[in-house]
Amino acid sequence: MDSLDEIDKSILKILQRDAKQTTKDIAAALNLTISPVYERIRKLEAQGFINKYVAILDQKKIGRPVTAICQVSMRYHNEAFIENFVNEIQHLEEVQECYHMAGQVDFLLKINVKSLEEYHDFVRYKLSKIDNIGVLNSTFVLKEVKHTSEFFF
Amino acid sequence: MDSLDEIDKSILKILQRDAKQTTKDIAAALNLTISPVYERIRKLEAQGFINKYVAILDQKKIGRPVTAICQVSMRYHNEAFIENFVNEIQHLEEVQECYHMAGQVDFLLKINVKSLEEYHDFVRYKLSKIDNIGVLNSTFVLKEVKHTSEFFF
DNA sequence: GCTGAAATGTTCGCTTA
DNA sequence: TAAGCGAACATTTCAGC
Repeated sequence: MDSLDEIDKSILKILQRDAKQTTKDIAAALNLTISPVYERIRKLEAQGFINKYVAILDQKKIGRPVTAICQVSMRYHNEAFIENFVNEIQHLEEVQECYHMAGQVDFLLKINVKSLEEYHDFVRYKLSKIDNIGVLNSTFVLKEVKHTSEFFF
Repeated sequence: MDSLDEIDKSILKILQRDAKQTTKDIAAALNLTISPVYERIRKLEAQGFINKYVAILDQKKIGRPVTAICQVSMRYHNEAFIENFVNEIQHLEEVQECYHMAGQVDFLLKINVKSLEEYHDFVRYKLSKIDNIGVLNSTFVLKEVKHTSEFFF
């Protein structure tokens, strides 16, 4: 009930590459009829293997070409400050990814903005306003070499 | 022909949150009929604003709980080595993201695997086999605080 | 940008192995 | 328990206004 067989894996492989494949298409690819594929997909959704379906936009076309990586260290490492930081980050729409890390740096953030100026404003008026931030180190992406949301099977 | 009005932006906002919203749903949300919404979506796809539609899977449920950040510096910075590295990375399915960075570190990679042992194997038998790698520094994600593919408007 | 109708896809109860 | 069939319903797609 909670583990995936080869057919489930094949379905997930297809859907994480292209969610617009119809049940019919997938059934054809797997030599099955529509019903079992339909039921498996519903099950994978219900059990939480599939979280959601999204449209992936083109960063450059929509005018947000600047990506920065920002490494943040906290001044004091107590629970309340950490929780506060985590909360604040959720509301900052410029932040696409944020990870609590092992090692010297506490958090690694991936930030997407229109321009370097906007990044400056983001750091100055939003990020550095969060309480208890110690060191804050920004580097910029020159080129996105690879970016996928696919997991391999 | 290449710029977005407010309606386009609203459509993109909806679709990057939930690609399963039907044309009908979106039309209702925007107080429009189906046709204009339908035509705009097709146009946004054709013009490349929307790259693709994908299913987002649950990292933990599918048994791939370990995420590592690996920072790579090249030994020599000539074009051929860089291009080789970029090429090799495309084929490594454990690598979800790879950025060519400004600054001391040349590349930042996000890697997703089943276990620390698998990460070890990845570094030893795949990553460090690539020619001309100098420094290689790994840190691990303790907690994914935020991860979205949405761009804000 | 709207209307409406044909084509396509989804959903689900029932049947079969 | 998992797969298949088929009918009812929903959505997509597109020509014509």
